[in-house]
Amino acid sequence: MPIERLTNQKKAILDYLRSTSYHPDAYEVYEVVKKKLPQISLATVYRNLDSMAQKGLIKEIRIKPDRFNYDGVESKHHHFQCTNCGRAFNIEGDLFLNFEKVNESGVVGLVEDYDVLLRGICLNCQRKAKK
Amino acid sequence: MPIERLTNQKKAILDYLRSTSYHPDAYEVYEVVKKKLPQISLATVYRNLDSMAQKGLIKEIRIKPDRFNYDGVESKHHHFQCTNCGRAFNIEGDLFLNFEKVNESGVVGLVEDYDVLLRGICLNCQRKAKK
DNA sequence: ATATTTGCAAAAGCTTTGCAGAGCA
DNA sequence: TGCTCTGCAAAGCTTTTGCAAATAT
Repeated sequence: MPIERLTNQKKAILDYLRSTSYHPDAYEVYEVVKKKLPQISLATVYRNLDSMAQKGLIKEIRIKPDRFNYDGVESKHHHFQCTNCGRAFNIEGDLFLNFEKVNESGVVGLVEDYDVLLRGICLNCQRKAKK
Repeated sequence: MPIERLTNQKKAILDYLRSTSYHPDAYEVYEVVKKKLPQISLATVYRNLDSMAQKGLIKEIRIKPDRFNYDGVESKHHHFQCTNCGRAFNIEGDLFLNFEKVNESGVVGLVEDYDVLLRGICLNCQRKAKK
């Protein structure tokens, strides 16, 4: 892995991801960053998203089934995805998993981390349904 | 959506997925099913995996980052993925999340389901590391 | 100065789709 | 028999890669 060099492109990408709890895909990041840096290429966005994810600066999550979505929120959180509108919301904080069952399973050596994806109907969609 | 018709191809695909807790990708399903039905095409495998997933007969999960993996185990379970070898194991049963935090988030209307992905070092890899 | 990073374009790889023929009900 | 499903091939899309020029340190 090559040595790190801080470029405007990297700054712009990370700034955007830190500033939003929307979970854009690579192309959406490209479109936003392009406003500041009109000459940036999609390949650069992909390359930097990939390296940032490897360093743990951001996370790759799956919202749309056929591509990566990126999450730059630094605090620990999980996700709730609305099965109606498809949007993914952050659930701040830990969810305090009950590990007893996990250890009973016998396949786990050492759990270092976990992600939870909740699914259901978000408040927005519930409100609309009641009208 | 067209009416369902049970073909040998569908049977073979579902039989295979029901019989294993390995989580094959589409091509791996194709290779296995091809042994019984040598003339089957990869497109048919994709089409049927997709329709079965939509019907809830199987689940699409993400193990390898760049493709779908398929899970045909019917009982409720979650997944543990080894960060060393990449294999995904099933954790049978529910994990009884503490939902208090979830309701505090303010975005959740009704949680219908959730999936947990645990990450860590599996027993196999732990054993190898100790040698 | 010089090694990393970028932009461009092309390639790669997974998945989907159009269509004619095959096969289930 | 009628309509769905399959197989084949080609297309579609996201993501990766090669390379020369640009840039950070």
